[in-house]
Amino acid sequence: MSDVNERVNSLISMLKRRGFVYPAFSIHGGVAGLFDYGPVGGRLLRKVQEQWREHWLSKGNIVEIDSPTITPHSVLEASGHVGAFNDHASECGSCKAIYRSDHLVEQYHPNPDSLTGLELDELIKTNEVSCPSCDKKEMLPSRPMNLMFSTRIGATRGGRQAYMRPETAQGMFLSFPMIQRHFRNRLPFGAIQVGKGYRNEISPRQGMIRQREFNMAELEYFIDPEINPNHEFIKWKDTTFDLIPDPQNNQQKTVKMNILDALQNNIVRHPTVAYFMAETYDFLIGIGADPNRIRFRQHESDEMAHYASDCWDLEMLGSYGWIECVGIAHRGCYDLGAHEKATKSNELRSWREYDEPIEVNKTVPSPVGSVVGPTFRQQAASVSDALLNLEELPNQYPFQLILDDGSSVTITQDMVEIKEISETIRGEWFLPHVVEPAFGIDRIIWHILDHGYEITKKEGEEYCILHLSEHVAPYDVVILPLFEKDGMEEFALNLQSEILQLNRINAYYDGSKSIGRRYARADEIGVPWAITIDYTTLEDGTVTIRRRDDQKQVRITTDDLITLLSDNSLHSQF
RNA sequence: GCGAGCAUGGUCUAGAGGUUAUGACUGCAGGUUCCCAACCUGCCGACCCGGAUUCAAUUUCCGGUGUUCGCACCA
Repeated sequence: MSDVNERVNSLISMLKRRGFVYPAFSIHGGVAGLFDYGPVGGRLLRKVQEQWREHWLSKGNIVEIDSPTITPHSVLEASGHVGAFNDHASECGSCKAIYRSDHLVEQYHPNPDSLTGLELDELIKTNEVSCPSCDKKEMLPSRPMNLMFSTRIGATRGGRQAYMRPETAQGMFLSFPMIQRHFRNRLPFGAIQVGKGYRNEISPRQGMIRQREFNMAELEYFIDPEINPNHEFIKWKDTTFDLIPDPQNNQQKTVKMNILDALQNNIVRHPTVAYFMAETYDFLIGIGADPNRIRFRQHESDEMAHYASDCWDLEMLGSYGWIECVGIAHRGCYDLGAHEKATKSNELRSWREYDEPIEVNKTVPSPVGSVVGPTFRQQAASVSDALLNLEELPNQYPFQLILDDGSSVTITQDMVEIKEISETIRGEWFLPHVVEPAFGIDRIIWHILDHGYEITKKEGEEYCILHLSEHVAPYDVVILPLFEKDGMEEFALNLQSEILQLNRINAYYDGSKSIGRRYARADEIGVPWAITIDYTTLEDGTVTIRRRDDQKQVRITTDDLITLLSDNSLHSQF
């Protein structure tokens, strides 16, 4: 077994043993792609999510929403998911290989993705498509592979077709009218949502990396495409990012670049995309990811989802290689446009006021109702409409006017009055564009665990330390009486209750077995601070603070400890 | 979905067609110990599920489920 495998096995085994993450439903045999976060992992998940929320909510123009996971068919049809998730698969009758049906007929149809199963089968048959692997011409009828979990709304017969959401994003798009009202119609603004997403993967692999139900966190940031965004990049002037630009745009290799340079060289194509790339990087570093194991990869033009004009994946390097953990996509106006089209809603647009109002003077024909009415009777309304819609007035009367239904009528001069209209146009309605950073929380958690997991030697024995960031560590401190006697136990328990009163500080007590073993247990689940109560404590009220990452100790009073803990500044003592 | 391997306490593992199923680590209780998985005593705890063969199956066979690895899939 390779070293990498040994390391992964050791880590996975620890995660199960200590209650971080483990396969769900295992006493019933388990289900591939579903996991439990346990007593320790649950807290880690929650803290990562909280850090994520804080990161974006502190920008000021971003709000959080929460929408249902059960989503009606029409929503996902409008968004394109029903089509995109209903790919068809064809199996070779001879060698059993499976291919996406639309890939097989690419050369025979301009847009095979849009075809139904029957149409695909027909194309395969008439063109005698052969199996790419065994070359025989025995493709079996295609079958749909729907990657969305299907369900029905309504307990009785019938009901309405629905799916478990494959992403949280649609909730933000559908709440756009409410979010826009909240921000009093001033772009730019954003909305976030943290929650579960569901994809019925054909074959989940690689542990937490591909799950069927997973934690996502998405941000939709709405902007006016005609206003040049004003982002501050000074913060990252000394930060170098690893970028792999689209090969059609540039060379394939990783380039190390400042984000502003990347933007100015048009490698990153939009300032808001660049801004969110940098912010995303900051977030990950903040929760303890290794900066040297993060890179951005630009989607190639043909890989890019149909709606996106620029898309970057943030990839993290871990035991499974480089894994996509965040996707930052410029989705244009695709989503809002799609829902507008499907619903005819007029609430999905924003108002853009012109710098200068435009005065428009035009000459329009105005139907004279008293003549048109009696002349055309039932047809009068459509005649009036057709007249109003005329691009140009014929300069001779009478003329033939074509109506909507195709018929034509004769218009005489007395039916039309020419009016001079002057109109002031102050602005226009438009579909905002959206930049979407979408985070795979479980993948990120896997990588901070992976990055933080260190196997070292101590006195010749294997020793494991989980270097979790203090911002996400499930426990902040552990309280250890050197021995459970002579009053040390009581002192420790009292100190623990006192610490637990502090906001957001989680402490646990461990009094069993030798002090060394208890340090080891705490190091293994990444507790940053260990507080030890010894005989000196009983004399003068001081305790020792041990720092996980280097095992250094200092002695301070419990009063100082409480102050430093609540300020989150214990580091100042080292 | 296909093919191959694997499936034993919380974790890692040994094992044979046969009566109390190994061992290590962890955990728990006690003892000892003035700060880094020490030591001593004791304890808790397992053969993935279903069917077949057999006097007897955790062990053999078949199916399912899970898992690992390849192929395919991953908007």
